[in-house]
This record gives sequence, C-alpha cells and structure tokens, in this order.
Amino acid sequence: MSQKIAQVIVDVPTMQTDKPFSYRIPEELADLIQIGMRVHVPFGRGNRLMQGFIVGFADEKESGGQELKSIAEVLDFDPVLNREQLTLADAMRETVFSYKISILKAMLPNLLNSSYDKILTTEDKAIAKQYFGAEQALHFSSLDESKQALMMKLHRDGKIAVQYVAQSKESIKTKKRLALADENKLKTLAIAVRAKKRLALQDFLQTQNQIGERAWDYTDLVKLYSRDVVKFFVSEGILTLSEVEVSRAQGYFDTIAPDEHKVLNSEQEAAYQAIISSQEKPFLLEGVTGSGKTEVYLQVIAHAISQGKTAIMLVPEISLTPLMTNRFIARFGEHVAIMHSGLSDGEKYDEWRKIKSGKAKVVVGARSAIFAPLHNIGAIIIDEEHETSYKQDSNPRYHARDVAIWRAKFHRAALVLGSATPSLETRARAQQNVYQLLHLTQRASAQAEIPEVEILDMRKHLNDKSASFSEVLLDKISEKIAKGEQVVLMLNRRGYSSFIMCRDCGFVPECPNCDISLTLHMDTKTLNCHYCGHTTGIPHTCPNCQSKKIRYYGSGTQKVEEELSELLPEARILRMDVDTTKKKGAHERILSSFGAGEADILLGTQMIAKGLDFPNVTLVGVINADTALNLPDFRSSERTFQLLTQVAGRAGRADKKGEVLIQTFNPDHYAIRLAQAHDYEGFYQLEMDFRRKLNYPPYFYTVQLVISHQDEEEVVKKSYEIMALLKGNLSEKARVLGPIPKPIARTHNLYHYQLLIKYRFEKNLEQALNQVLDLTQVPDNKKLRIIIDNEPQNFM
DNA sequence: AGCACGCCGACT
DNA sequence: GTCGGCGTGCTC
Repeated sequence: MSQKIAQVIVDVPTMQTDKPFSYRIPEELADLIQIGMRVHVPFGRGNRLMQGFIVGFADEKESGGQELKSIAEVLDFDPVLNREQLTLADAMRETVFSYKISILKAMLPNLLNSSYDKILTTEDKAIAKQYFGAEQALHFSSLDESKQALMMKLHRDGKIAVQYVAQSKESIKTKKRLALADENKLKTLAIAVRAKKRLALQDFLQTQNQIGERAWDYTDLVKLYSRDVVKFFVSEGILTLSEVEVSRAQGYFDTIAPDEHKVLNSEQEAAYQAIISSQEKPFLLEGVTGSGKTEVYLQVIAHAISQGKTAIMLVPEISLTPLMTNRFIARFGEHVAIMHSGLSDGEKYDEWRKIKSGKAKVVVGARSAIFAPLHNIGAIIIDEEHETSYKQDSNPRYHARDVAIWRAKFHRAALVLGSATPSLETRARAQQNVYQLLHLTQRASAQAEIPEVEILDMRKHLNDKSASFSEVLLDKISEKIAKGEQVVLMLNRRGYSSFIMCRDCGFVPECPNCDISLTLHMDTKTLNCHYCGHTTGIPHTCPNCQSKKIRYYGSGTQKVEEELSELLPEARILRMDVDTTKKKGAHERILSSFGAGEADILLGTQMIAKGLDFPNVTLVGVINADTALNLPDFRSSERTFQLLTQVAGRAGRADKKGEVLIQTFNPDHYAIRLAQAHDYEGFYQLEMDFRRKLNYPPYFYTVQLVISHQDEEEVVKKSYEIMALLKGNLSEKARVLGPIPKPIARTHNLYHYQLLIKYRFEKNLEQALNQVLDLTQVPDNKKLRIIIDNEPQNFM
C-alpha cells in the first residue's frame, strides 16, 4: 500500500530550492495535515528545522531512492493559505521573477513566518561555568558576534551541543477571565465578618449578577480585591478562571459616528450603475479631485455586501490616514479590517484573522491588502491607481494592480481603478476598450471652484536672500497670514536632498560604499547615506583642503523650514515629512493641529498632497516643481504632472477661493503647463506621442535587469554576456538597451548596471529570463546578483 | 541559508 | 604530518 507524502515549499529563497520537497507524513499527523498549512521540516545535512508550506500531496514513488524525512510539526489547525492563494502564487511565479517561498510569505502577516534559532547546551562543567552562568541553555541569537564565533568553535570541538529550533512567532494574546459558576453558592456562602475584602467581593458579584453580568476580567478583580480574595472564590467553585483570546485592535470603532449614503449626482449614479451591472472588464473611474469618487466606491462596496459578498479597497500607504479610514468605518462599522504599515505585527495578525474568520467583509489597506484572504469577493477598488507604491520594490516585485486583475477574474468581481490622473498604461487600456472608461467631470460640492494656478519662472525671480523662495511667493505668504488664512507649501523632494560642500575646493562628502553624496540631517547632526545607512558626523574642516568654509546646501524640508522661519520670523510653521511622521499617530497630530489653526504654514513633502482638506487654506505653494523632471526616468513628466495636478486640487475646496503658485526653472515644460491648465486629456495625448516615438510603455512592455558585483569590470563583462544571451533568445523586434550604469552606480559596495528590454510580443521571454537566472548558479557567477524587474516603476 | 566535503598553505 | 582557511555543491 502506498502512503501519501507531502510536498513542501521550504523557506530557503534560492534557485535550487525553489521547488517542492517531499516529506513523509507521520501517522499521528495524517488526519490533521492539509494543503496550505505551515509545517516545520528537517532540512539539509544538519536537519535544521525550517518552516515550509504544504502545497500538495503525492503517492510515494516506487523509485525507492533515498529515505524521505518526516514532517516534524504542523503549525496550524486550519490552512493559512487557501486554494485561491496557492493558485495565485503559481500564476505570479510566471510574471514576478521571484521564488515561490517569497511569494507565499508575502501573502501572510509577518507574524506567521517562523524565526529560527539555535539552542546551545553543554556537558562540560568548566564551559558551563564560564559562559552559561546559571543558564541551562543559551540562545544563539542572543549572543554577540564574537561569542557566536567562539561557540561555533566549541561546537566543532564537540564541547557544545547545538539544537536547531524554528519557532512560530505567533503569540496569541490572551486575557484571563472569571466567570460565575455557582450562583446559589455565591448567595449562601458564609463569610466571616472580619474578612472585609471577601465580603466586598461577594457583594460586588451579587449586584453585578443582578444586572446580568456573569464574567469579569481577572486583572480588574485582582486590582480591586487582591489576588488571594479572588483565588478564594475560585477554590470555592463560585468563579471559574479561563483564558480567552483577545484582539488587540479593540474599540476603535466605538468613537466613530455611523454615516449614511449620500445622494449621487447623475455622473456618479451612471458610474455606479455601470460598475454594479457588469463584471466583464475592469473599470477606469477617471474623476477630478473632489468629484466624489470615494462615495462611488463606498456604494459599490455596499452593493457587494448587500449581495452577501466582500470587498477590497486599496489606497496608497501615504493616504491611508485616519481621515480616510474613518469614512469606511463610519459606513461599514465592524465589518471593516484595516491593514497598513503603522500596525505592529501583532495588530496586523489580528486584522488578518478577522478577515480569515469572515468577520471582516471590507478590507481597506495598502498594497499587500490585495492578498486579503476574503471569500466571495464582489468588488476590488484601487484608488489613486497611478501611484507607484502599488508596485513592490523588493522581492517579490509584484504590482497590486495585476494581482487585483487576477483576483477579480477569479471571483468574477467588479474591479475599479480610480484616479484623477490615471497612469498612461491604464488610460491607454481604457482607450483600447480593455477597461471601460467612466468619467466624473463635476466637482461634487457646488461652490468649490477649480483654483487659479500661477507659474512662476524662477530664472526671473531669483531671490538674493533665499535660494528656495521667490519674493513673489514670500509676499503672497505674508499677505495670507496677515488675513489670518493658512498656507500649504510643498517641497518636491524626489531626487533632491541637502548636502554639504566646501566653499573653497568644492568637496562634497560621499558615502564610502555608495556613489552618492551624503544627506545632511540637522536633527541628528549627522551625514547619512540614504542607500546603505552609513552615518558620520559633520566635519568642521574640509577633509580635502582643510578649509573651514563648509556650507550647507540643498532644500531638505528641515533646511527650508529654517530658511522660512528666518525670512518670516512671525509665521508659525509645521513641518510634515518622513522624519516628523515616523512616530505612530504623528501624522494625524500634525494635521489636526494645523486644522485647528495652531500654525500658519504647513510645510511638507508629497504626503501633504494627499487628501487633506482645510477650509482655511487659500494658498498652496510648490517650492520646486521640477526637481523630478530631470531624473533619468521616462516617467518623470508623468510623475510631475500627476503631483502638480494633485497639489493644485488641494486649494479652493471650500468657500474661499484658492490660489496655487508653482515655482519652477522649466516654466514652459508641458507637464507643468498642462498641470496648470488642469488638462489631463491634453497631457495624455502629448505624452502618448512621446512614448510612441521612443517605444516606451504603454506601447512597449519593459523588463529591467540589474546586474551587480563588487568588481566593476566583472559587472560590465557579465552584463554584455547577459545582453548577448537575451538577444540570442529574443526576436528581432525586441530591443535590449544598455548595459548602462545605474543612476547611482554603486551602493553597498556593489556596482550596478542595468539592461532594459522593450518588447511587444515575446513568447520566449520568460524562458530567456529564466536562463539569465540560471546564470547565477554557475560557480563562476556566485557573487553576481541579478534582479529581474517586470514592468519597473522606478529607475533610480 | 547553512553545512559538509575537499583541496591548499602555515604551523606544532 | 594536521589544523583550519575558504571555494563548491547539496538540501526531500
């Protein structure tokens, strides 16, 4: 009789291990084990325990071969991955050049991924005394590096035994509860008059029981009456103690008032009707800021729920503010689960469990929420569809939009891509009728006018006093503040940050590991590398010429804030950027403080462009519109247009008319001109022209390869080899560009070169790229690192 | 990833 | 001679 064996994907992300391994299922686990469960299995020569996923079962092969190892432990009572997710992972494997295990792990909350450690024990009394102290065993991970090396040595000498452990990090949070078990005994129990506390508790329990309360928190009662008194009631059998699992994110629904459907205007209604009546193809909902896209989303989701279905709502991480999530909670109450990066691992796990158990019907979250284990999905919505944050920029490099398309098809759900400035790819697909285009052209609130946008040519308005602010902008700011109105200033920090330079010799400190100048951080008084994290102090004298004339340059938000407070000493300034919003809740605190009028100026990066709506803001200034224009990326115009259009939409939402002032050195650039005119269609046409002429997306598909090695000559040589390999495998029509050094040619002590493949139809592409991956397996190329990025969004 | 095997140089 | 350095290959 042949016994079933389990196919396991193990947690070793390499090419050679990227396939299922077969394991014997111990008899006692045979009934428990299911596809999609996590297991611990012995792996490799040392039989160290690894986490793996059961992806299938097979009959034992007769081939004999070597003895199979057995599964050591099953980690779940129920599968953590369902069939849909496993099928999805298979599909993703073909377009996302990443290992299966990485894809599977991306679908789960981090808490469900095991951590690995070694436990050290010894028989040697002397060693025990010297290193172990009172401990029976040591955790390898808790030792410092030198101790770890020493222990390895002792292990080799046979003085120390090593045991491998893999541990599921999942720690279920529990709470002790006391329940009333014997009502009669509570009444009849005689307690000595001297035992005041016991009497008090008896009295408390009786009155509580009368109002229908039969269970209490253990800690609460202990706090009120002491542990001994509580224990007495337990030992008498009046109360029973138990542990219940609790969800960490409790009670955040209570404070939000429920909200009703709003009446849709005719355009919104038409869009809504179209979306709920057909699931044939995805929808592109194109609507200017303030046109009420969100209300359409809410009603589409409500419709799905009324059909007994569920929904996913994706928003960019940056706009996942309480303001936004509260709208969903107000509408759908406790049926909402929220997934964002601000949650701790434990909280993310709680939300995940809430979804998995079916308690949550609407999932609102950033990119990874697209993997939410919902059943019977009726609607998937991606807001701000053009945002690049939907593409993950580390492995697995998936695009949430692609996953959404797959899942929508699987569930026959409606898919809505919404944006005021759709990505060219999406807009072009709508043109081709692959997506159905729905337009919202009216601003939902009647009195809101589209703001006047003024472009200021910085070449003509150079200000001696300040590099960042023209006199025109400063005057406008002062004028608004004098009237008691508020100002939002945006600094386009992309590709732009502060640095220091020697005035005498022009020396700029660079990172020793990366070809990039170090960024100045005034709060910590250090120079940091944004790539590898290298940190040094700020030199007082130039390391090159010993001059003392070290100057600070650039316009980081900190720098601009300082400059601004010198120029306008009376203005109260709030700064909002990555540094000031790192802490949990800081984002909201800054916004609510600004909303309450505690500051005159809100100065920030891109993040202020998203979804803030303050009636008293009458001026929005863009300090440097064009820093992103000069980046070596074919999407730089598109990004600039999108950003400016978005910021321009921030002013004039309320009754006071808003003004927008854009400072730029490229006043005639079409991206800036057309953003000024709020002309998306014009921009789309013009940009499509460029893309067609230069064979860029959406006319061509792209794949980027990044080849890295410590030795520059080696990278160049290998890059040419890879280019030749690709050219040999692809058709004449495909173009392979490069190799060229990456814009930042060296980071982490590695040189990076890139190749870009542009193609339309290449049936051999996947196979050719897999060949490239196989190259890294050749011994000669062990130190070569190759990243394959399908449809890259970033070229930095 | 991490461990064993195996092939070389510097030492008791 | 052998201890230990790292390059190479394999993991059900």
